[in-house]
Amino acid sequence: MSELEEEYRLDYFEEEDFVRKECTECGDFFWTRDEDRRTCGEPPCEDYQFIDNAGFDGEYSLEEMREAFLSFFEDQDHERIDPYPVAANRWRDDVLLTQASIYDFQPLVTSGQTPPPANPLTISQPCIRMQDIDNVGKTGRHTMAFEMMAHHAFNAREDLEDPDQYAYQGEVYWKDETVEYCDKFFESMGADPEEITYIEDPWVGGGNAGPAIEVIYRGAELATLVFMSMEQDPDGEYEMKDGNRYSKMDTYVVDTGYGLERWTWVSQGTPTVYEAVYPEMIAFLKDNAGVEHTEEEAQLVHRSSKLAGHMDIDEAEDMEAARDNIARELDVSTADLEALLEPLEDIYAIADHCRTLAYMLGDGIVPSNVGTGYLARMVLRRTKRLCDNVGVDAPLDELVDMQAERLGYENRDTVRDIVRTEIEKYRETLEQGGRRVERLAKRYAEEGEPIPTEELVELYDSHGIQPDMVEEIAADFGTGVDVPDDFYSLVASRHDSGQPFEEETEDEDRFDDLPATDRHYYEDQFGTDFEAVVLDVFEREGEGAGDGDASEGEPVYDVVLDQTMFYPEGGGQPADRGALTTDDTTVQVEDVQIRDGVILHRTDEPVGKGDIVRGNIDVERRRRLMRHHTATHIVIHAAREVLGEHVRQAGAQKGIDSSRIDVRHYERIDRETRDEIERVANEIVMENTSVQQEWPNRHEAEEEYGFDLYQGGIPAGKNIRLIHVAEDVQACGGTHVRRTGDVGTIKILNTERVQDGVERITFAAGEAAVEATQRTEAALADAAEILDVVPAEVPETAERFFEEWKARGKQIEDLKEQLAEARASGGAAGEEVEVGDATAVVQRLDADMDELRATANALVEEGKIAVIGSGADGAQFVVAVPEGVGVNAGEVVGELARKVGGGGGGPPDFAQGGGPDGAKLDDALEDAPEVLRQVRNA
RNA sequence: GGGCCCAUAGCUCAGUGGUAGAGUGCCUCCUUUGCAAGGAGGAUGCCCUGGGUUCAAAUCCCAGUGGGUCCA
Repeated sequence: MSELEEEYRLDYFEEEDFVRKECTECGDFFWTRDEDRRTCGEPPCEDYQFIDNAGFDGEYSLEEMREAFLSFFEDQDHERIDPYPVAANRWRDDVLLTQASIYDFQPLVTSGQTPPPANPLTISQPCIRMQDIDNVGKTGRHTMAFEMMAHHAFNAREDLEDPDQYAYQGEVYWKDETVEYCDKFFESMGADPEEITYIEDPWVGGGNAGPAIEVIYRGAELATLVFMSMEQDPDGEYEMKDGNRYSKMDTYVVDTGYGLERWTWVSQGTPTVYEAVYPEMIAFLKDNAGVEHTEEEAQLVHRSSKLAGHMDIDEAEDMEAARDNIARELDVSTADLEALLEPLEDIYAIADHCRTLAYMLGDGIVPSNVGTGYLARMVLRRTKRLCDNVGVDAPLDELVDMQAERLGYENRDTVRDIVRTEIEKYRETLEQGGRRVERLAKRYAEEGEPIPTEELVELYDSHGIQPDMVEEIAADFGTGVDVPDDFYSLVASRHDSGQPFEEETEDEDRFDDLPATDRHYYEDQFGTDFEAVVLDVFEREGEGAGDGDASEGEPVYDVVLDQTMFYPEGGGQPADRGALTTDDTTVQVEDVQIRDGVILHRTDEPVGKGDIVRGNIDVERRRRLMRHHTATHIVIHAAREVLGEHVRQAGAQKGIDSSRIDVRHYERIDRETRDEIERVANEIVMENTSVQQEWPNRHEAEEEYGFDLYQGGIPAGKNIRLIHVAEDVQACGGTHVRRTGDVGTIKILNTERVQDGVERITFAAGEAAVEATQRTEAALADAAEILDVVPAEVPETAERFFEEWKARGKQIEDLKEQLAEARASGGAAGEEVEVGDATAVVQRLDADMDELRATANALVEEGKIAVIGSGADGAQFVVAVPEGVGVNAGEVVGELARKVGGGGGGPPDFAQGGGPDGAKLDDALEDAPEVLRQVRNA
């Protein structure tokens, strides 16, 4: 079946007397030293062999196993690399979490654009796989958090014409050595070589593919050896199992994965992986939740775990069937077994989830409604529910801290703080949601109906309330709910709006022949004038940027020079403006962009190809941008100092008058905190330390400063540009002032929450800060002048005025009522008419609605029908009728309002209406008695 | 990044274009030895902000602000 069969005929297998066999169960091909072996050894073809029968020469803890692996490969000339964060989006933008060690080196290293930090290397990389979340705790082997131990080698073909096009050259090692290393490592652990099988299992993923080998020992898949060597290619010579065609690449990469938890588990032979990996935490949780077992029960649990381990229950739906089978085999009822196992499953899951949270929060993920923050929130809430469910009453921040401590994080106080804040938020959500459900349940219970599915979806989608919680509360109120099986797909269907399509701006290859422009804005960040040769000019139709001199529709020109000082838009810094001058003409530069190293100066008029031009940059604009750019570094540094180390940039935009940065933080920034950030920022300005740039090797830079360098994105290349501002170091391509003092001053203008967990800080630097302060002061001064007080007294005065204004409103209301009563009892102005047995008062009163209503009410109190008209704003009527009089006020108003070109209505005893035609008001009132009589007779 | 939901008395919330409500808390009085409680009366409000539609907007529409939630 394998088209890649040849790929697996390794010299190493030959030398070591391996034989290739076909599994009698699944038909896969595998390699073994055991002539008599029939199956590939992987469940379900075979059961776990290692439970109660540990596989190595000793028991290893997680830490011991990790060390054993890394030092083994160090002895084999691999360099040990520190693990990367679990938040993979800190160095790549296509994934959220690190799910394998190779993620650390995608896409720049695997494609050969940048060199690996070492070659070959070994690493134990923490990973998180959310897709396993439902299985955690239940199957005995799934964990959401795990470490993937690995050895990697990055190779490039040796027969290339231009080997230097890749960041690494030649072959380090390939398949034979990889299998040999794996074999040797097993040997070093005291495994029996006869029992190891190597299954042929081609690998496909993410546009790449290659032969791969699964390594099975005692029924457990302990390693996967992937030989990434092909890329998707419609004309490729290999067809892989995904149905696509692939061809060989110039680079080929050894990608291995050894599950640390699995190895630890096999070394101990415990029934579940959890007991091998977190024994202390599980003991603590059991004790805390009061889970105790008799000798007999403990035996049952043990045997059940063993059986569960054997079963192929990767899918949650299989769980119930598996549970039934296990119960039958143990000769107990499924219900009894579940009652015994469920608390344990919860405890296992809690331990795993806490480790997941420790990784996520320890690596600086802030809970939020977006991205990795959302995933962290989901895990946290799930963990909290599990704790409540099983009766663990230890605070969650303590549990997470237990794992964080073990994992060696130094920001544990912040992690605990985040957990506490999140738990508090969740508590509020639940409380609010609970009340909402109670109201609903009460309403539906009264109607004797169950809560409909639609409400259930709404509760979950808009309010985060799980259906089981609704079920519980509904039961308390004596009604039910209908939870459909496809509940979550119903929720999903509310979201299936059309995917926003990516706009592919296919850039013509017209720049391909042009050399990369010489950039002089780094070597002299203050240079503003230069000479250059025009290499080419491209005309673009009708793309005049509305903000420049060229109006829309006019043609614009992209001028390419051999060298420039113009800064192209990038890293949140807008492009420079300025002019290009030849002997004949001066053209305005309205925008500057960079494409594959070629800098385009967009101008309103053309210059001649081959001309020599003088360029000069709009100095004022550039200086303001530089101040703001340096200030941005200062502000984020100050924010980290004040808010904590977890603070990270989530976006930034520099400007002329103000700039903004978005930072990840788990709380709102209040005014006091904001003032503190501003104070620290200005302290850095006043220290007036120098601002330095350097171009170190990227891996050395990462080594020294960590991934916090990449606040504003990940640059490509062997060397990266670093900017040092006081103690802050960032990879940055922008232009900066020489010393922090050159920023002048920093004024924070505003903080707002752009998303949950993301705060936007808007600030101004230098002259822009002074201007902003002056604007604020002007507004205050104007307000003070209006109130006729000094500025300091504005708040107090404003409050007093506001209070007085409210009091007067109330007083006016009172007076209107009194006035209305007086009018009604005085019987003065109105014309009284008889309508059947009742008396009606028809009156014109040019006042507002409130007064009309009050007057009408007062007349009704006297037992009279009130018809009041006002010409204060168009024509308005109020008609009120005492109880027991057969006149419908709504109809009367409708009739009257029609006469003034409008409409009206209301209940039969009190109606309002009106129309725009005020001139006809008196006519309408004159007709009122007639209208009253008609309506009465109707 | 996208979708959805919410904003009304100190608090929790009703309110279907037509006179802003309930429960609780608050104030006063009464009953009671005290506590708990009960009875009677009273005050609660820029109905988040700004536009628009309408004779009329707490209510409908748009934008903003603040909060919540689901998904990728």
